[in-house]
Amino acid sequence: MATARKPNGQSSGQASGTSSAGATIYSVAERAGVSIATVSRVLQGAGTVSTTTTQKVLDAVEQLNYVPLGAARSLAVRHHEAHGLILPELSGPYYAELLIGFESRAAELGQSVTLMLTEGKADIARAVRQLATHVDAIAVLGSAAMPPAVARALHGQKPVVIIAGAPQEGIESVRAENARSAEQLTEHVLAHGRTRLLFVGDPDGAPDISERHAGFVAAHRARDLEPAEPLRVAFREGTGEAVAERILAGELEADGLVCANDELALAIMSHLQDAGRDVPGEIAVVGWDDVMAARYVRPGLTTVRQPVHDLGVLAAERLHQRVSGGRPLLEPQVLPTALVIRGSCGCAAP
Amino acid sequence: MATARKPNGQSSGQASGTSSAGATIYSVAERAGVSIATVSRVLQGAGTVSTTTTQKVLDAVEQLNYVPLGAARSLAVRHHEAHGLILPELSGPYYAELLIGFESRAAELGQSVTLMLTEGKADIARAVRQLATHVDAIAVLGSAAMPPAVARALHGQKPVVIIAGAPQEGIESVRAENARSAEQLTEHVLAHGRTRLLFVGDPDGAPDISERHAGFVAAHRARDLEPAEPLRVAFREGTGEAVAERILAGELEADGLVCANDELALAIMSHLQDAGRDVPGEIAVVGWDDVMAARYVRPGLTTVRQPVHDLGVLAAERLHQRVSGGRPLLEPQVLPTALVIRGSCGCAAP
DNA sequence: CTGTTAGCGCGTTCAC
DNA sequence: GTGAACGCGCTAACAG
Repeated sequence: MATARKPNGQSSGQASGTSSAGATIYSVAERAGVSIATVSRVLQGAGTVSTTTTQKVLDAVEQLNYVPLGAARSLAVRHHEAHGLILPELSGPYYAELLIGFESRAAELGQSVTLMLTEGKADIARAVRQLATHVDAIAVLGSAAMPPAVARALHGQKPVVIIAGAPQEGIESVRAENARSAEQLTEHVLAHGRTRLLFVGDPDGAPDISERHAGFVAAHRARDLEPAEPLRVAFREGTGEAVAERILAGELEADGLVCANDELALAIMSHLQDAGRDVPGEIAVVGWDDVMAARYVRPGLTTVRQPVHDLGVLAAERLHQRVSGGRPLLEPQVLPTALVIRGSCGCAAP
Repeated sequence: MATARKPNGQSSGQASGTSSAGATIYSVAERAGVSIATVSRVLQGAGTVSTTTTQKVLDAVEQLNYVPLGAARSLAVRHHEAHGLILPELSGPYYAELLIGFESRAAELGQSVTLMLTEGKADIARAVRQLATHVDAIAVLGSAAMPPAVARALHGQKPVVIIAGAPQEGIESVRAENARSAEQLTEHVLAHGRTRLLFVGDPDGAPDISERHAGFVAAHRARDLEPAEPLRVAFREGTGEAVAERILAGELEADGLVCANDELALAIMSHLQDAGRDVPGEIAVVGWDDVMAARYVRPGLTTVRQPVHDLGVLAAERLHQRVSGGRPLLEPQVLPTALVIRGSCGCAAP
């Protein structure tokens, strides 16, 4: 009855009963007195195995503390059961929330997620190729994270979905609505009687920002107002302070600031307040993202909440669909956003 | 000269020159007119291959857009070149920062990272086993994330390191210093003349909190003061409000709050302020973690900054050491923390 | 219900 | 400098 084994090594003579560093399906089979096929069956839940045999196998697994080798399984089934997620960085709640959504949905679908952060990587293209090696499909946040060349290379090899990035060729993309919300937000500030609004953020920096700026412009046009040129600044904390300084110095004139994100808005607002300026009295400030701090500062920051979590969920879902043979969606998937009115725009709210 | 091939399928007749969905090392070899051994050599940079041959291979790789199958390589080399990271959740900057440190160091070491979030998972043990299948080693944040039973099972199979969690048996652990910093922080508030301090957080909730509470107690003892019983609350936003309400109602009496983390401190502080209380005039509030909001609120939140990023780096490093055959460290690795004094403790700072 | 056997794609000795 | 052949551990037909 002893089952024959092909592979090498640790046959019977392996020390005591419990624990063996590299237990394989062969050792388990031997221990249980069955064939590897049977072991595989009970572990995969496929086929039918008698209760007694099942128990014997389970016991052997337990005793040997058997951990299947994922690589071997992946090779046999011909897919990794893993999704790759490429994020530019991980600061602030935006990326984290997206990651949470992505991971949770992926897990539900039985896929593990391999994360890669591009920030700080010397050779991103190399890292992406390395990632592609271990996963079935890849989601990238913001096109900037993945050089178009790499994207093109991957595309066709593995399913790719771009999250909140510039659409490329026939690559799928999912994103949040920006233009219309930005228009509403701007109109809201305008409706408070403000007339000299400034858009703080670089429209050329990311498609998201570009759309928000477009909304900013549209709101002005609707009132026959001429929008000022955007204040093209990057997203670092220091820049917020710098903008505030320029306003305090009278270099910049405005009675309302529409910032491309909350970090920027928060930094500017607190700096202005420290200098004795009244927000929103003298100048209204609104942001984008609804980060935690937005509801703790006073006045509360009026902003726009994005369905970031759902964006992650959607990305994971699309990837899984594609891996399962689904066709790529031609149209970008767009999720709705929501205005969050607090006090910094001039409303009575705290 | 045509090389023979073992595996199936797509031999010569495969459509046009470029792109083939599932290029393998065989197709590349065939295309380059060499053996798979040679292809492997140039791709791994091992052995010596003539310049011309190397170029032929590289060209073939390029044309076929060849992406090696990680699973096959892993199976052959017998390791995944991936580290697992288990986090309870991903809210706030703490986990994100840790993840960044872990990922960046892992990447430097040529390891990809597979992330798993326990929150929301029905069967954590199952998820952990699944993860173990695809990685060489695992880091867990907080023992709560991984049932001791699972930890024990994994331990011995794969290297495991616990981050900021209760040490277990012979499992390695890395963490930040807590007790002494908490004592200093508490003493600082005490030095402001406060005498009725309250520790907000559940010492039994996590070893980190337990140590901070120990420091809180130690600071009192050093002044021959009797510390009040800790206010055992969980870490949700709602609880902060609840605590504030109890203080406002006079149910709780205190002139200083030492909170187990910033989220809690922030929520309490803003709620108190909204109700007209003077912070720190009537009551001082300090936190732990130094989240972004801590420097934007007024008064700025006095707190303790942890070397979270470095904790992640260290964990990744230890894992790699272990995978490379290094011995486990017996002593827990402890990284230093730093007090961040702002205004909420009673200091003049903004 | 269970065992045999043939790959999955790649790294890696050995010969040449 | 290069190729042939074997094995990594597991799944999936195919027999019985």
